[in-house]
Amino acid sequence: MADRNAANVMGRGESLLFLTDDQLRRGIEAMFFAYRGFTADPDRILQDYGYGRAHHRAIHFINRSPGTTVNNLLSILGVTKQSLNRVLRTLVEDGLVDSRVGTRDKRERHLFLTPKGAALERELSEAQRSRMRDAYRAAGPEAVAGFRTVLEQMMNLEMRRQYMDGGDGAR
Amino acid sequence: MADRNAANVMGRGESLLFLTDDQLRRGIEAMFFAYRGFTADPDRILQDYGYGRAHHRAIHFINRSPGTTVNNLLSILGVTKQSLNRVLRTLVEDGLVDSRVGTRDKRERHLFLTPKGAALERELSEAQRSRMRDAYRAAGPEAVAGFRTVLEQMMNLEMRRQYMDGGDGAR
DNA sequence: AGTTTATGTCAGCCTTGTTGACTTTCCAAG
DNA sequence: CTTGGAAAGTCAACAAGGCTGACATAAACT
Repeated sequence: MADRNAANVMGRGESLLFLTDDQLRRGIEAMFFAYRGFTADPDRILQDYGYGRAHHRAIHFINRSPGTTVNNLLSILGVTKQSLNRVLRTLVEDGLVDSRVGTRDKRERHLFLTPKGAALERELSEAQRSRMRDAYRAAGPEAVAGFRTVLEQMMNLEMRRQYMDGGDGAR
Repeated sequence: MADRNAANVMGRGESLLFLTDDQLRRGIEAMFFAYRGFTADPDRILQDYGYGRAHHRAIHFINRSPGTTVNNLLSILGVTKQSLNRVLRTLVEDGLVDSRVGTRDKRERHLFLTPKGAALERELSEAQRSRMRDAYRAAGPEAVAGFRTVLEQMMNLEMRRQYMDGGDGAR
């Protein structure tokens, strides 16, 4: 019974794919190393500026959604406002992020990257894109399509979880 | 020129795949959320034991390579011996890890999981496998094959980097 | 005998997460 | 117009888990 520990993963009835626990274990390990590699370049760049990953995350999501509020960011990142505030404060002080009082609701702060902030964002994301392109190139286009599909699924599972049991955003 | 920012990823001449910077950005984001989801279940479990991710990593790699030495673990994990030692000490004290003096080289300590440690390892990895199976099931077998290919590539790129510029393992 | 290696340990620092308590601002319902 | 509560910010204190530097010990190597 070599299939004692097999995970039966099947598509829409078309075909079958058996993955043993050991194959899954290698996938788990690959995730660990891949993610580490994935953050390595930005980490090095950030060090020159005296920033950490927390700053990177804030910069990334402000770039993605310019004008987002602090509360928005809070629920996306899943950290406490105290943690985020510490990071945001330094970014504003250093002139990378612009925090504008809301016009409709003046309690809210809308966050934007300054040109300086946008420049750092480009530097960081270009490093990650470059690494991702390298992996994509080596794997080939079909593998890339599958990779993106699975990753989207993993992301969706996570977003659902976040929404279900902790979207309070104001701990 | 919609392709101004396109990354041309091509296979072995078979087909072409253009990925814009925006598509790559979504991939980057998916990595972030996927990894977070990926560590969420273990993190919850570990909390009950008073452990963190560092303990999980040690347990994982000791399980993968029973009898591995401290130095081995150090170079795999890429942390300082002080950091690893703190974690290892508690695991040994709590009876999850067995540290045996080497027979050939008595300076070395060979690390093994005790039954108790192996039990926790199973609990942790089962949570991760389960989540991975969910994503695989939702994505379908063809996507899974591609996913594994790309992830292996990303891992390989990382292992190569680690070997090149910092495999000193004794900071 | 002297050096290098493997490991462990002490002390102290940094980042980034946490909780709890408190204030200020200000929208909106009563 | 007052007041409740949401949004934002601040202070203090703490923990995990990274880091550096210094030092100790035993074993192995030369």
